[in-house]
Amino acid sequence: MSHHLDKLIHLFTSILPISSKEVALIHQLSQVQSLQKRAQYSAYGSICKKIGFVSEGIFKVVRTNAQGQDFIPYFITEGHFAVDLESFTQQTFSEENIVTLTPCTVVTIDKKHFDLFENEVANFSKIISHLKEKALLEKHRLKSEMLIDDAVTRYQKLRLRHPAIIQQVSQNHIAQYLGISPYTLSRIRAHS
Amino acid sequence: MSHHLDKLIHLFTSILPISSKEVALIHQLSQVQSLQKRAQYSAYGSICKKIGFVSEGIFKVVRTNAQGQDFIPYFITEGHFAVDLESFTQQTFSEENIVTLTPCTVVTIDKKHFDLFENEVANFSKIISHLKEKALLEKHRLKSEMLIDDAVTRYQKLRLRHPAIIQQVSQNHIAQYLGISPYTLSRIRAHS
DNA sequence: CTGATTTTTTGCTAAAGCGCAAACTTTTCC
DNA sequence: GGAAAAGTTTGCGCTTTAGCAAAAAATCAG
Repeated sequence: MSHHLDKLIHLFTSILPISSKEVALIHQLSQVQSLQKRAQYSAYGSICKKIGFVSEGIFKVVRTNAQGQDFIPYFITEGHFAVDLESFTQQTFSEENIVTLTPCTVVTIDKKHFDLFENEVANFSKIISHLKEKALLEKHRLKSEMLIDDAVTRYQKLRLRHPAIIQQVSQNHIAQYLGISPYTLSRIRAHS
Repeated sequence: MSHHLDKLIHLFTSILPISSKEVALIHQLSQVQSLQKRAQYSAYGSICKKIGFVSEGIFKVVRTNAQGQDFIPYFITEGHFAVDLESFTQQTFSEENIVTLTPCTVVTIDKKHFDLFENEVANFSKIISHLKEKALLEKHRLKSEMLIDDAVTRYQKLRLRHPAIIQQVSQNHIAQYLGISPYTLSRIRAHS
């Protein structure tokens, strides 16, 4: 059993227990993947048919506005899931690209297996529901902060909460996350 | 049985069925309230102990940033819930005010009764989980739009999706929602 | 109905940040 | 190790929008 799958199982069992039989099933129906830098994991325009638990590395999610400018609504770091949740759950066309920013290791589960787990793994639905609630609260907070905080404040909060992103991700990408030009971000960093 | 409670039950049963006995329990342990304009429903600094299904009217959620400026992360309209979800689920201090913008009718359920429903109403947890997932997807979309769309685009989307808000809410409030000054919003409206 | 209050509009000035260009630094890769 | 590519910094002019003030319009309340 891989160290990467262990991390995923640990995340699940930190919420509710899973039997060893169920763990074996999850192991059997998931695959550990290594991805190099700049690899596309999920594509704009496609229907998302897999979910990836990030064991190592950092991904970016990229969306393009009507004027053709790229933005990064969020980064996906270790211990989180690389997936377009809307496309995955509703099987609609994805409106975002998911791309690695560093070499990454992910535990990938196909949607058909994921759906199977909902039936075969006793606590799976509750675990997923718990994770979704956590995601909802975080998304809620980040949306509010997007409105009430200026770019400097949001940069400082990002630095406090996710130093790994500041260290490993280029300024260009962080600017795309903050919604400012890389020039402005360079000046913000110079004056703090 | 009030017409307002009917709306709430209808929302629930559109997701999964509820027995008439369970409906009676919900009826017994909830209260219909009328609120006049500018009434505070949930307060900054308190612990949220109730959730309100909005049957009529519009609420604003208000957050204040470090510089003391007020913003409106979202409006709550008919068919949605007036609640600080983070404070309600985690019983932490609320960081937002929830205030009526019009006369409102809400079906209020105390947290202790809400928690009781999770045990006593067979499908309640699944229904709430379904609603939270919907909320997550919407929050996700709105957060992305906050980043990728400029104020003009976000105003146009708000007008398309929620004409009732445009009609009934003052421009000042809409400006606080968009994150721009009321002067700029006035000029945006003039040129479209 | 009418005066008072609130909301919206508009002109003006100042500040913030964008976008371009060019220099400089760091990283990548053969 | 060194050339090429990628990323970062900085100056400068320009656009956008905030913020103030005051007028105009709409709404509210007795």
